[in-house]
Amino acid sequence: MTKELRARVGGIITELGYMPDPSARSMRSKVSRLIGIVIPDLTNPFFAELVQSAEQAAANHGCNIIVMTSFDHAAKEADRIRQLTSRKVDGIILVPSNDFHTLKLPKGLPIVVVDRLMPGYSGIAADHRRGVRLGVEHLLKLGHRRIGFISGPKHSVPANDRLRGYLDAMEQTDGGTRAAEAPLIAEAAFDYESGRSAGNYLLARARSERPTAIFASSDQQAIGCMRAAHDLGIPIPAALSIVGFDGIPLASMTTPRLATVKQPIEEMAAAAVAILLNKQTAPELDKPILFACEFLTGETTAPPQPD
Amino acid sequence: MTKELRARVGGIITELGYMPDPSARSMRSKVSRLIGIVIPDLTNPFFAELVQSAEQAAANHGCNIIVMTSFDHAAKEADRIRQLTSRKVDGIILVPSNDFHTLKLPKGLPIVVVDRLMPGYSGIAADHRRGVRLGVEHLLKLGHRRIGFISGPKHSVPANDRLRGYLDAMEQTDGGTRAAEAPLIAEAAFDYESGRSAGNYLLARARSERPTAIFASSDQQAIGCMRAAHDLGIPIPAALSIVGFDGIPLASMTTPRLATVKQPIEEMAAAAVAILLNKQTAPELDKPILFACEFLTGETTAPPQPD
DNA sequence: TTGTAGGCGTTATCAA
DNA sequence: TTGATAACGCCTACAA
Repeated sequence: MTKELRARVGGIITELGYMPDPSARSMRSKVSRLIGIVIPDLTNPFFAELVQSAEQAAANHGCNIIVMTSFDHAAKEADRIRQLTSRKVDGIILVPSNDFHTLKLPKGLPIVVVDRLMPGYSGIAADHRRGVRLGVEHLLKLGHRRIGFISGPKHSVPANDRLRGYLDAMEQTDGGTRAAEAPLIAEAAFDYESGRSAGNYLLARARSERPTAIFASSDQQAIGCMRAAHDLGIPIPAALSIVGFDGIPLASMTTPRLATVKQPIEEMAAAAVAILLNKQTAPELDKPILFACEFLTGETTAPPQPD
Repeated sequence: MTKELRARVGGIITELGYMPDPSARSMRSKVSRLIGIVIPDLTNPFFAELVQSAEQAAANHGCNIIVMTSFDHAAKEADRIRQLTSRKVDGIILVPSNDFHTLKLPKGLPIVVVDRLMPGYSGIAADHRRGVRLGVEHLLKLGHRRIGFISGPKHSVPANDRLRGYLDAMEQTDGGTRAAEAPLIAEAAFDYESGRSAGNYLLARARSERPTAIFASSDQQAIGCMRAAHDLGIPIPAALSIVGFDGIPLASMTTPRLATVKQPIEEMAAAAVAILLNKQTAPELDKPILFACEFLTGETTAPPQPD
């Protein structure tokens, strides 16, 4: 009986188009099946992909995503988090704004901080340090020794991790000798234009002193840097190898195709959602989960030319 | 008494951090203060900006946004719309997927279709036709006569509007004479790579026959076309003027800075939200609201060189 | 003006 | 297992 009845009820439910009311449901069960995500800027392709992946992951768990943009503005961010709290979302995925300082996040509401880790909160990020190291090691293996680095903004946590990855690789001893020469670093914002001027800066020296390869901390920087090299008449990859970081779609559309280190955005988003929904145990507070990056070969790297 | 009491209660409310429960609220009032937005692809900067602007506009009305991506897949799109319906959102902003055909949208739930207009639904879009005309007229005024056009995909509604704008401008009579020569059209997808090959196609002819200017139906196409010109050794804007369409942030970051026709995304998003919340009257079903585009000068246009 | 009761649509809980 | 009932938190309407 149960079986047949069950089927008949199910049939009639769809027939009548009945759908349970989420408000009533959530009022009784204390679960909203809603997840908030607060990011600095949706027009940044990295965050856009993060949101998109989170939406997919959430949908797989029967949840929906409320997006909010903080515009990297701490006050707006605080306001949005308050809104989400009052909405009684089941959890929040937060990429903190850069001028984030002393924001007190509501206790009792699960929060996962992504990408820009913060002490005291469960965090998920790509392993920027090892990721960059992968890319720089690729250049070292090709034979490059004068490898320039375009860094991110000084106070950005991921930027510093990337810088450390570069320094790790540059300092690694190879049979007792240092693998590479002294670091050549240019600090810049993560965007295209900053990458271009950083590239100009690194390349504006005599051929025997200028880097034969440059690692950029973002794909946008790398693309800007390609532009700079091009304008200086430096052929890529013949006279200059370039590697980027992030693995945004644009990277595969440049000419030549940019070699880059890809962050596993989709996996990170899925993990964040799973943690918030208790499908996966949250990382300990100051032990973020780090996701391995992957080096993607492209057409922008080659062995160095002799001076 | 009322006044003082009111103030004191207000004070205590904030002091205790009391916030009304939206579920209970919505259960009684039948209003969820939630708006759904379904777009084909969040990594497309145009849609990302649309979502971001919608979020801002919604926040100004005390509403929040649930985002969903259809990946241009009709089935997924239908599923997402069903989800939003069962969520009892107050309205849906929809950019239909391209393989959209016979989807029946739920009656009784306010829907505004944006950008890719559909007969039978309230629509909002940029006035692509006049926008393109603006850009092409700019080229005509500079003295160009052989103006190429990179079109969008054949079955895309906005692509066809843009094409008509180009034809409008090319056919306009100027003191009795046709202002321009026969149209030179290359069909392409809206992305970078397609723009590049379309550019190659248009520019692969003798100098006296090749266009002195090209209007591209998207900024990404325009950037790809710049690339093609560059690879062919054609200097921009000296030997070739280029104008794009959309006005995405990337357009102002190219070298030289791309001239483009900007869609008023923010205004369109605000209008869509306002209509859904009944702050603005919806357009009649087959009379979409068209928003004027704006021509943004750049460094990619100049008068044509003599042959 | 102030207070109270009822109901929105679920689901948890308790009784049978 | 099944069925009945109460309670979730807010809002509105009506009574005092």
